[in-house]
Amino acid sequence: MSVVAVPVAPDDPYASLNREQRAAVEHDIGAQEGVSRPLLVIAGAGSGKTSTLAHRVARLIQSGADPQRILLLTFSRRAASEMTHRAGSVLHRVLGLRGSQAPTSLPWAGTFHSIGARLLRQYAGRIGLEESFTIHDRGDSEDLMGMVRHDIGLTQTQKRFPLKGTCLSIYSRVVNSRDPLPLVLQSTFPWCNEWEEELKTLFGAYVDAKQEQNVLDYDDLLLFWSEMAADPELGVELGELFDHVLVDEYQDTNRLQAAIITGMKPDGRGVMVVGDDAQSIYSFRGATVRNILDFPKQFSQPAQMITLDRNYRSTQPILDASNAVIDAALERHAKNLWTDKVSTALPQLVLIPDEAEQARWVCNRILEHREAGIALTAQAVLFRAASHSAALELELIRRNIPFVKFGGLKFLEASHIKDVLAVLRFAQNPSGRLAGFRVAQLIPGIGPANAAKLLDAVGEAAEPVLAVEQFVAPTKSSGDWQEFVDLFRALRTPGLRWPADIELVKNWYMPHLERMHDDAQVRAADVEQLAALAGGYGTRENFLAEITLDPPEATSDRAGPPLLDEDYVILSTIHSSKGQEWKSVHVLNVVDGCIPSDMSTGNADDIEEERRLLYVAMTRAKEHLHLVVPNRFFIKQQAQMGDRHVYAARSRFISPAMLKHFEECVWITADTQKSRKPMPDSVRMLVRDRARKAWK
DNA sequence: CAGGCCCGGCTGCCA
DNA sequence: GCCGGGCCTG
Repeated sequence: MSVVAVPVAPDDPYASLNREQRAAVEHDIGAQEGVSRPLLVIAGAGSGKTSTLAHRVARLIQSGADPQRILLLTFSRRAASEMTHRAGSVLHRVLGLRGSQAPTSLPWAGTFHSIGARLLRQYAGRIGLEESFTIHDRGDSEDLMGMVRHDIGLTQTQKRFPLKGTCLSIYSRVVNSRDPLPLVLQSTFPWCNEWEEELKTLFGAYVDAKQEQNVLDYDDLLLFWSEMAADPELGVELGELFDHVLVDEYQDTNRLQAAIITGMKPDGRGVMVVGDDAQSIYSFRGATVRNILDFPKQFSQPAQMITLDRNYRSTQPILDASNAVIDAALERHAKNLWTDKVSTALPQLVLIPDEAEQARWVCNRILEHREAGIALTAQAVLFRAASHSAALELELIRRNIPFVKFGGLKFLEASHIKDVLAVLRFAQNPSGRLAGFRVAQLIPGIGPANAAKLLDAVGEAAEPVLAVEQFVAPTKSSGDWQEFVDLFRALRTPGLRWPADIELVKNWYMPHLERMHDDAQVRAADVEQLAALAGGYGTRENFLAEITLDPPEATSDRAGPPLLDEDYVILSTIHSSKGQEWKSVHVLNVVDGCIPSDMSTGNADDIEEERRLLYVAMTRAKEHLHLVVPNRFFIKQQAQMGDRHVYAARSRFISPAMLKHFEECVWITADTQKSRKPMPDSVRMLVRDRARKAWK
């Protein structure tokens, strides 16, 4: 391996790095045989983590590493592409390339799941998988679990058996944590303890069903990969594909993911992981901070450790408040963020009567910031659960303020999207019963019984098209059936060029859509959008995998995606805000019951995670941070009691001792429910009289 | 056997 | 508010 000697350019792209960042970037560069020791980088919020990783990648390539042999595992595809882009621009500067030259591509940058899917496809033949396997999303997996649960008679039990969603959560937890079922039940699902035997049977049958049907669920992508990595022969082979393995957001990986890394690189050579234990917010998915804590002694040689604690994002008052919140955590790496960005403005803690007022207050504030020169895209509103923004969305629409919402999106859950994807999946993999079952029942006159017959016939046949053609459908569905047969034959014809498939499916599906739904027009627009998206993928197989692993993540208000040059506010769940930053950040519903969520107050670990969630939300802010505390908080659709509201208290994570870090604001209004006129512009501190005047 | 209707239970974050 | 199961009709 040759080391390219590069003269330091006048605009040294590494000059902007601080000492610690530089140490991480230069770690074991030029080491013997070009292999470096394992490295753990603890990177606090806003400490330039992405930049450091990108510079590291660039530095590796600059010193001779082959970009094809760098594995870069990120949390989202968005993060992967940003990293690729930034590494590319550093390289351009280092190597003095022209802007017109092709950017460096990192073919192995992506999420664990998408890289897993690619590797499994590549190795399918060697591990007993059919290469045409399709991937089940969460909803599909639940449905299959439900079918299996029904088939083995667990719906007929005397006492209520856990729902399909709960069953899948338990199964997923067992797989991802690598803990035995009894332990998972005891620690996380104690109310299901009595069903241990039945669950074991169910999970066995579920795994059988997946294998028979040639489908994988999300967990399988990691599970099969880790099994490959654990195999003495395959593991070595996999490990030798890559000289460098870099993992971002390591605090949010689970045991299975850690096993993949150690399986591929048992001696830790070339492995670098980056994370922050204070930002671990995915334990509900089996992520464990232990991965970070145990990393240093995971390999045959001890890992180096570097801490980045200089914050480049936020002002000191915002950091002070954030540090105070996380300081109260029970257990964490001692690390206090610091910055030289001074400011006298304290973060605001805003007391508000109710959620409707909260929505108006936030809108006022957003417009004020915009007047002060902060673009809407530099402002975000964050919340614990996707539904918490409902009132705000209405208010934004009422005032013509464009927005884009991240997180909580149910694109893949809309029945018409599921229908279209099911047709494509069934064509891709006719053994997948779930897709076939759904598709068959779209045809009028075909219900569960006939659909099952069809699938049995397809399953036994050597040639699926033949089986479909020979199937005798009920007389009343003959016309519709024939149309489907033609479609299926066309979709299975080898010469078909993607995305021609989706056009065929669309034309076939539209009449059915109109027959089934009153709001067919709205749904048709979604189908059109899906079809438009399809062109961006090379093959049907690729499209199906990618759309399942990385569905469109943002929605705007009905009208479709906003134009690129348009200004819009960001609405996001706190989870989806990870890694992002904005000049101004509003956090909604900073009340007990929301943060922490009243579903998470069961045990101490859950509450600690909620605390980190608030910390993550607060550290997204660069200049302005507003925590909004509505006094009355609606809880909708409560069982038994119907809608009701509770008088909520300020989140327990903002203790009285921390109040000194905030500017407390009180927003009092009278008769707010009766008036719908616009709010006054300045809302810093209003008394009753002034508020009343504003309505007239 | 298909499909419409009613009732009852549940209801977060996500690849 | 949505899904699933049970019941009824064509």
